[in-house]
Amino acid sequence: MPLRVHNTLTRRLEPFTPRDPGRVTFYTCGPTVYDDAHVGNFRSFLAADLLRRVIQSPLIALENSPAAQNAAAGQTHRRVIHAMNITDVGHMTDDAEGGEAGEDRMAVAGRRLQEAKKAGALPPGVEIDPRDPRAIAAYYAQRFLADARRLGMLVAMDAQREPALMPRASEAVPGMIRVIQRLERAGFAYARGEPGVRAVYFDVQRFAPYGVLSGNTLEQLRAGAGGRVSDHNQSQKRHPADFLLWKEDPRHIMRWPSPWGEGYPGWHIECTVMSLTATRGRGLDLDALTLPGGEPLIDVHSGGEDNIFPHHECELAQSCCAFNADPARGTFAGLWFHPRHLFINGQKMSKSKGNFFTIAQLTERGHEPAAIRLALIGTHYRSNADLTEQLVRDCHRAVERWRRVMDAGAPPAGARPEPVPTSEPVLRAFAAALEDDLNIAGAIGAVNTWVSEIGSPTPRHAAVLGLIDDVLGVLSLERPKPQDTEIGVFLGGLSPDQAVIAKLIERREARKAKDFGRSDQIRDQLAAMGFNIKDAPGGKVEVSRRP
RNA sequence: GGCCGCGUGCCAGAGUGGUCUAAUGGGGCGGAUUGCAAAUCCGUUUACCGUCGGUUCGAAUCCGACCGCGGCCUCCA
Repeated sequence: MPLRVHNTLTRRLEPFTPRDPGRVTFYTCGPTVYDDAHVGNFRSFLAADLLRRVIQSPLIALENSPAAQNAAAGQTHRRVIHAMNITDVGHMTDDAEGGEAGEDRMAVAGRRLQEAKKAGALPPGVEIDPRDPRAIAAYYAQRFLADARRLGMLVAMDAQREPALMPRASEAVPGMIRVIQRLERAGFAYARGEPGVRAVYFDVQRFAPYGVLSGNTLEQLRAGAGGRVSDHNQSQKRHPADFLLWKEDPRHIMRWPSPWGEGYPGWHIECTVMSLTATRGRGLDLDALTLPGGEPLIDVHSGGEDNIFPHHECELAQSCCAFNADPARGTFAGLWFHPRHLFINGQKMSKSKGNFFTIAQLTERGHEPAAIRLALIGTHYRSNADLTEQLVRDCHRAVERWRRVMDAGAPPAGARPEPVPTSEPVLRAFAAALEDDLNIAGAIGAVNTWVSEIGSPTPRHAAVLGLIDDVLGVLSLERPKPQDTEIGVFLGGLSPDQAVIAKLIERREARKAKDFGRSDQIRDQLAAMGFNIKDAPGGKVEVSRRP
């Protein structure tokens, strides 16, 4: 059965049919970089990464592109042009209708960094001018990319070769201005206000399907709009749901010249521009691009569920109006893909609760990237996954179990990966589950059943698992290197600790003397210090962090 | 109020008309191994699938009602 995925736009499971299966275009709404990303951000980015890996896997059939007959690990069956933006401009602290009020988040971030700097809380070696918004953005972007690569997000790896795949909003402003002008010329946008405080709005009433994506109607939005937007701004709009495309503000922390004065772009226009420039290549002319038949401009558009409204609704509206000969026939993206939010220990994550983790925090607690990735992709993307440390630990054990197959069956170094028929039963079961709206639990279940039936792993087993892991993306991640000392092997990124080593030596002496009471006492002491130990063959002791 | 979804064993979570006397992982229990642990391996335990009714030869799976729970619509992926 070819790949079917739930489309937010139609609220149905649909066969995924890219316009050109040899060149699938995929755009993910990426992070804002005025703070560190948290595990919830990564859950939704990793769901997109999983979909991308599924689409390009030789195991997977599409409606208009069959699976491969034979495949080897590391081979890509379809080319996916996956782009993800980095938003470094345009988000305000309040006002739902497009950044007309409130403080710029980058300014808030600057203040926070300033305080951290004063308190000496910045990581060592970090030199950053908290008054420079671009420096702040660059700082957090680089931290985001490091985590993204650690977790095997292919888009972040691609971007190392091809930076255009992860464009910065601040660098796309000229393109945004051109699209706004185009919308204005065609009568979909209008300017209001005196010079100095001008604003350009999108006219939602000119786009009849406005609301298709989120299920809203203009009537409902009119009812709900009260109280969120300043009366002054609201009164100058033609409709309360009209959203901002450009805001003139000569005093703003980040501003660009424009036909409507110096200012900054609205929230939604950046993705209209970057999704096209990043996936369509250099030859794209934003002034000339016109689609006669309403065909999608990109094959997949993803983002967290909170993006559905207003962000993607507005993006769809302005994109269709800008580029489609008949806007009402357009959908902008063929597949709108929205993973649900992540919970932490059964609780909704939110800034106000302050209950979010960063990847670094999980790593410090002794969890390795492979386990974190598996935990984050392991729940169906349209369920509210719940992240617990127990889950990450379970995932770690699964990863270790799979590694034994991979390691024991690894072909000699330098050997080419062995191609295997994709009709292999476990591969068929694995692919069939994923083809059914990314049924990851079913897919992992199939892998586990197969793994538990393997007696002694062979290179062929490893080759099969390699194909599976091209999709899951956990075994290829870097593992923390064990640090070896004469007595202890420090696992999970731990550095040898003198106090621990002293305890281990003492314990070895006690065991030599058959003083097992003392030996167990020392183990308890180490546990109290936060370390688990395990006796390994050869007299060494493996030391890991107690999670 | 609008849109969407869920209710399966101790827990998480697959299964969407017959092979379900219901995957998989965790937990529990028993055993092997270990000085003891941990890890690993072997075995084993637990579900009439929210309630009621309907369709059907046949339903966890389709339909209806009811009860319960949740998500998004607001900063936030």
